[in-house]
Amino acid sequence: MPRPRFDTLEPHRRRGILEGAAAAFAHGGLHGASLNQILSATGVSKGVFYYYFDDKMDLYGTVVEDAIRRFEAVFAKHPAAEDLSAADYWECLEASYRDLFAFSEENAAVVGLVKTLPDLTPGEVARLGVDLRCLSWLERYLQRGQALGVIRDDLPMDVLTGLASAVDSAMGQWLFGDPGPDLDALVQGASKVVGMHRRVLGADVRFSEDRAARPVRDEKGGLQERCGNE
Amino acid sequence: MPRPRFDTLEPHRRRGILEGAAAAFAHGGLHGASLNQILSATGVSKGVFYYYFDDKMDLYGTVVEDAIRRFEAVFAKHPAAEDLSAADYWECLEASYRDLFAFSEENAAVVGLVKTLPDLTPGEVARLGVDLRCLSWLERYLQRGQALGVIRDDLPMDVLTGLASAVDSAMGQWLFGDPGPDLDALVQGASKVVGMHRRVLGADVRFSEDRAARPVRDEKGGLQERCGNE
Amino acid sequence: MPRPRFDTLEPHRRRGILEGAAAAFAHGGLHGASLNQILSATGVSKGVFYYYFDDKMDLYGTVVEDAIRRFEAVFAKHPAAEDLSAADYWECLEASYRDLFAFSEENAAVVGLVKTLPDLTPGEVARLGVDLRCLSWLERYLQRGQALGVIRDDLPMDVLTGLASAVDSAMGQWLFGDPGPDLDALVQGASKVVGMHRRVLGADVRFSEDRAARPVRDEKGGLQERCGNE
Amino acid sequence: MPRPRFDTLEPHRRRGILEGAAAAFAHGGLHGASLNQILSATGVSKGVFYYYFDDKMDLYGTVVEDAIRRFEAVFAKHPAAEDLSAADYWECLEASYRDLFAFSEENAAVVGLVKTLPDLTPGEVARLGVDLRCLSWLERYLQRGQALGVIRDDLPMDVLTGLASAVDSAMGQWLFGDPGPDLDALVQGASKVVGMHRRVLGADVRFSEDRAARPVRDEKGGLQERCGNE
DNA sequence: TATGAATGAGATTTCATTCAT
DNA sequence: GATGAATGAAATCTCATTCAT
Repeated sequence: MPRPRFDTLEPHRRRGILEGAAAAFAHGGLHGASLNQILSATGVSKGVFYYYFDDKMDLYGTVVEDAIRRFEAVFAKHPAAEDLSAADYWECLEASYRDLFAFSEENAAVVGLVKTLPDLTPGEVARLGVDLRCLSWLERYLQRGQALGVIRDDLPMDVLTGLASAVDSAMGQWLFGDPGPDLDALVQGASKVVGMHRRVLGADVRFSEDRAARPVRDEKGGLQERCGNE
Repeated sequence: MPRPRFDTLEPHRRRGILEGAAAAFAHGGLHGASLNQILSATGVSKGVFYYYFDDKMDLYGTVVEDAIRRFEAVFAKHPAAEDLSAADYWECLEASYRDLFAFSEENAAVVGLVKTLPDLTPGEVARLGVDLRCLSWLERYLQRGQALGVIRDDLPMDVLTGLASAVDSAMGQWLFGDPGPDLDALVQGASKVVGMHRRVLGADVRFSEDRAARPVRDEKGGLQERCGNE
Repeated sequence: MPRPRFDTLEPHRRRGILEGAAAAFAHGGLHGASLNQILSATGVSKGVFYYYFDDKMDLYGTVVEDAIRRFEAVFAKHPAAEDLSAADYWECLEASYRDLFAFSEENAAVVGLVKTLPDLTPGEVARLGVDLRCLSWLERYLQRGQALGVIRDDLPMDVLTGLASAVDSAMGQWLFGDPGPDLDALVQGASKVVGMHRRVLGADVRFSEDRAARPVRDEKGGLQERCGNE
Repeated sequence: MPRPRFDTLEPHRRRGILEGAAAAFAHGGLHGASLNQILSATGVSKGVFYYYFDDKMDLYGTVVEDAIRRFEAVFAKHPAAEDLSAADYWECLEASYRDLFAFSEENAAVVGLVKTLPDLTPGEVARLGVDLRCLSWLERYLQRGQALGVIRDDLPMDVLTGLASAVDSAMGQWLFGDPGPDLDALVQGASKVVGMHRRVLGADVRFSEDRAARPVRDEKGGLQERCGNE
């Protein structure tokens, strides 16, 4: 969507525009950042902006596409989904998340940007011209997991990806607090997130009956009659 | 920030304003609806609006607060958190969700409104003056669950609520498709959502070792060495 | 096209807006006058403008429609086309033109505005939402003239109206010079213009053979062979 | 205001620029085409443009002047005005128009360009620096016609040329419809246009008294009293 | 000569908010 | 209490023109 000349722009400047814009869009999404704010953040003049891009939307799409490409580059270093086995499935996923978290730490703007995607209206998505099933790697992982019998297959795939994303988001807000995690925290975070994925998406989740073993600190009988809709 | 004399308004008019505004805000959030659109939708004149509200933000906060109150009213019919026991915990939660879903079906605008809350910037949230840990009932349920040993206690409470909300949202997008669910779907939906909650939040989740029992359709050895970050 | 509230605006203000805008549009048409110029000319603030009109285009259309109505009002005082006879046809047309010229003198902006209409692109005309066969009175006169045998019928009607307008325009630029004509000039101008119309549109035009009677000051023979495309 | 070194440019390139620009200006005039559109249409870079031209206006003026020269070249093949006689005056004019129409058919852009001239504001015309009494050949013809007693001399020359142009324009819109005329149409068109010129400009126009001969379909007496301004 | 990136004033439009009545 | 006309800052986008290379 951007004018072809943007691609041939001096790489340093190109990166600067993409990152400044990503940072600007990260808070408030497409409509949250005004063009003037973006231009200030990137140090680009108005005329130059419209020399390289059709539109504010065009810039947004370009920045999103770049973010997706960078996300996917993280996973290129890991085994492809079709090379996973049941035995190492969760372990490999955890390794992927470790890298993902390391990447996210260094690219907060990119992460923030991607989180603004759901705010788009369907019409805006259509005009965006970017394949937003962006994290298709996740889908491939899940499909492979289903084939291996590791991932549940009683829910549609888009529900599975939605759940995975939701869990990532909720966990991420916890893991990536203000001070930013150190390496240890990343390692543990990946472990926790994948543990959560396994709970949500795993085919082998069971509920043990050891609840009674734990002492219940507050015990009132006669309550269960009131349950349900009276 | 709170509204001055809006509470003493004739109840019917008050409701009309709140619901019209909720519907207007439901698509696009605080910034998605212009004040003029809202006023048209509610049949309120501009002067009257500024007589009752400080601000567009003030209206939004008022509408959000009302929505939260109505959500919580659904739970008032159910056992209070402190009356739950370990035995009926999940069952009662399921009953609550059934009502919640029924309410949501009839109050799409309210649901839509609440979904726009995450779009607010931190600054806007601060100006909102509403306690957005809105679903405090959920927190009370979870605290009670921890006391009963039913809910995991290895994560901070706000992570637990964040996870619960994330799961609800992901499941909701699936369950509440275009045609809208009938009663049966509501009952099954509540069951599925609570099942998911139990997976995510339950203290008694175990991973069975029966993976090997399922035939793995694609088995390649020697892969685990490539796992991790080489 | 304009918001209904414009019609109920205080007449003096309404007129002021229409005339200021007409004056602004008179030089350069729709695109020649910037909105800021118009607002300065009318003393209207930007916000108020968009309170009364959808668009710059909307204002233009409104002004044009008003101009047309005022033009047609001039002709309302004269016999309707169907009441004309062959005997008084040209005389009545001349009377109409006298009034038209008097009106034009006092409403230069309106005349200037109407002259900008042909600059519109077809797409703009479509969006204008105004019936631009505005001077339909002219068409009615011409049709009546054909029925009476006074107006030639060997050309399509739109060619006839086009010719009439073109002649009016060319004559107008002559008659309405900078000082502005007095009453006598109006009377004579109407006579001249109608004489020109009769030449162009009349059914009874003949070329006399009295040319030879006038002394030709420069006589060279043998030229007619060179005529045509050799 | 004139162009500095454009004249010494390689002829082929020169022609390309002039024709591309003429085509671009033909729709919408000076302001209808943005400089970028013109440059795309001509394949000229921005820097080169400002090397050869002072201004957008300078380009427009250059293109207009070229168009006028090409128009006049058509008439160079015909007898000069001072070689005309009363006997062949109209015939020669008709021959000229035949060529003119043939030229116009092949050079639609030039014709379109010339038609945009009246859209210029007086200030723009002043800055244009081109003698827009462009069709001076027409003036010479008319002056010669007056000397021969063929053209009326009761109107100033600029009115005569204005009338001639207006008639040409009105007739042209009729004659040059979408499919474009074939040779026959050109011949007949020239005859019609010159006939119209003779009506408008001829010194020998008379109105015959044969109106009564044609049956008047609607005869109402007593109307002439209402004529005029009561 | 030639390029095309860069500029910034100015265009149209939106919208929260104020205020006279 | 209630109305809606009025405001103007700020948003997105256009375009003639300049200038370093």
